[in-house]
Amino acid sequence: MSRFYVTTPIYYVNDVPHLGHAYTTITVDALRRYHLLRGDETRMLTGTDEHGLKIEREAQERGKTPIGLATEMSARFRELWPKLEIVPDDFIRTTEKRHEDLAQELWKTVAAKEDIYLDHYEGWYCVGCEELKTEKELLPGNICPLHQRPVERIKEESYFFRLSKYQQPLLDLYEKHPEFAQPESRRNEVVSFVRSGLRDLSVSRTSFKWGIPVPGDPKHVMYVWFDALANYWTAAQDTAAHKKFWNDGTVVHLVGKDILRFHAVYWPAFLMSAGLPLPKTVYAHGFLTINGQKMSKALRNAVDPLGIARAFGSVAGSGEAGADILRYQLLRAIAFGQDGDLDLAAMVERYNADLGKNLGNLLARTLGLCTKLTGGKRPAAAKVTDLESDLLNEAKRAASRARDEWDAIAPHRALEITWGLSSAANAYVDRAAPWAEAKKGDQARIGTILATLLEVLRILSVMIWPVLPKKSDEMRAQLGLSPLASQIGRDAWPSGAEFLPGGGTLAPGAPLFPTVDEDGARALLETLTPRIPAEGANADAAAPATASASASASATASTPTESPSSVTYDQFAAVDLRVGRVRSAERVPKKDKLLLLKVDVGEAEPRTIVAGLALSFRPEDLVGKRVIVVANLAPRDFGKGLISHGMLLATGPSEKLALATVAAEVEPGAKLK
RNA sequence: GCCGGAGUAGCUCAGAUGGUUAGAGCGGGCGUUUCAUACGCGCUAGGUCGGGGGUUCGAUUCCCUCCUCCGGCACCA
Repeated sequence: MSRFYVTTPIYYVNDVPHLGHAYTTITVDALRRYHLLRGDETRMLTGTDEHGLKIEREAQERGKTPIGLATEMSARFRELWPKLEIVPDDFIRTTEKRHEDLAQELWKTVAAKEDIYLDHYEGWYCVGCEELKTEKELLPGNICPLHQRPVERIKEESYFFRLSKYQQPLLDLYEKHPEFAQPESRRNEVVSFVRSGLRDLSVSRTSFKWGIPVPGDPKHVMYVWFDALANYWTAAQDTAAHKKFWNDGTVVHLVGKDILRFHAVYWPAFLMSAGLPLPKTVYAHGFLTINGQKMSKALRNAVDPLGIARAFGSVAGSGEAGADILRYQLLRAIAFGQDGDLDLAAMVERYNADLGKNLGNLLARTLGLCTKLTGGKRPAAAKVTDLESDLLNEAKRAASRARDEWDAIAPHRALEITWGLSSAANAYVDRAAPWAEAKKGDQARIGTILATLLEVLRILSVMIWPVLPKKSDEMRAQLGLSPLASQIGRDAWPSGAEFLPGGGTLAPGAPLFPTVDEDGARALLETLTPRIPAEGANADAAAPATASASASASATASTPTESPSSVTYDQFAAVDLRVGRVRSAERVPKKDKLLLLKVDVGEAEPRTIVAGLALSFRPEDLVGKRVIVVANLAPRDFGKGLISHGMLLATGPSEKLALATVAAEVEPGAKLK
């Protein structure tokens, strides 16, 4: 028994919740539930990250205040979680006063250690863009590519955190506590990153306002990571009881692999500086694909977690059941820590096999036997034979091994072991053959067999609770047991057989996991198959008009749209767009994406154009193609004498580009207007 | 191109600090029971453990090299 504090990252409010968010949060919730069962004092935190230039801009574009936009988006997350059976103990927003005050306090503490200092970083500033440009973004001669005017060399004032000072302490931490950064392969990356040298970290900005003011210097706001990372600590400072979680508890952060560095390097450095205890473990999980496809905004109907859950639930008897099923699939099918794929067809198969035929049917056949052979009452156990003790030993061993896997944050293994027990129980039914005993009229033997099965089912109902809470309740109701209730200090994880006295009433009900037949599976796959919305069409309107699509509509409405600021006609007319014909194309050595093209645009000599097309086209396929060329774009130097004199218009992701062209047979050089 | 990870049965993956017949689940095939959601149980997969080379008495497991795939980074005006 101990104190367990587990967190998700706080989610940035520029996006609606998708399957990736749900995956992390479901995992954290399952861990939370597991520790509740163990009798631990348990706390789960999630929330939203709401500051930053992106939100400030987006709010402006949409005619909202930053806080208005953030509040609206934050609510999406907060409201989604309970529908997936996720019950956070706290939900923090970085715009809340409790966070802002304490983040400033943390800043002051670190500053008092002289770990924060004021300096400048230099950069190229484009007045038109109102932002700093990196050298790489600029055209030769330090020209802003967007505004075609020279950028200015400016110094922006910034506070810096003395990260370099913590290089050795961090290396010592990884050495002494290898469990701090997990999985191991990721830890190695972190270690080599730190070993390669740490530079001080810029932790404030003056270029935007939407953030937490720096104490004592309000023209600065804290830059993203100082503000965001602090949430884990600020959320646990409101009461003495909560403070104990940080000061005297096991703190575990689950994060995506993309943000491990911030959590395993910057965050412990901040905490070391502030003299605060460090988390025990930062565990990075992998990325999810759906049906083998990367998640993207274009697929957002398909990656809406509630949509998937409800659609699945509806073919499996009730929409409400879907959350449990999705939770099971995500935690069972994906090796935690590795990248994974949510394959919908495989999800149906696994549902039928594991949940329906294995566990669901075990419950149904056991209760059916009780109805027939013991009058629907819970039988008392008499003398157990080797068959029973083998199974009960197996149950004890499975519970113990699954517990170890949960402790190691390996839910996929814990579930594998749990289902191994269910399989063993099915095999036991056949060996013990209570129906054969019934013919012999051996009531005591029947009682023992059925009591053994009921006990194993009870154990299973506990072991599945972290992942399948609703189904656990349902299962227990049929077994005549009350829903699980946790109690601090009482370890409810199964440790061995505890035969209940005979006589209690059993309540067989509807199948726990009704099998999905082929028609159901087909309907489900049709509903959920990712579909790229038609060009220019509203994505929601283009989604298939099915029950689940409409169920998910509320969670996918008004996604931010990109509305480019308008240009005047004169500005537009200044762009020289021409039809060109590709004369030749070849790959550029050592540049995976680039092709070197010679394009005839009606001039004496073909233009040399370097374009990022190599992921989508083979050079030979481009030769002869009619393309649209921006002919008066400033030349761009790619190094080694490679200079591009123009740009081709195209659309799509870089690995699936479509080139713009004209429908009619037009001669090279023709101008577009 | 650089840095990671991975390439094992139809599919998803596990595993061995080098050693008699390389494992699991799902799917497939055969058999079988009848309590159950036509569900369970038993048997069954003849896989060069990505290719090549090396070390060794012996490698799929160690070393080198090559290939392929997946991430990340860079290039992508």
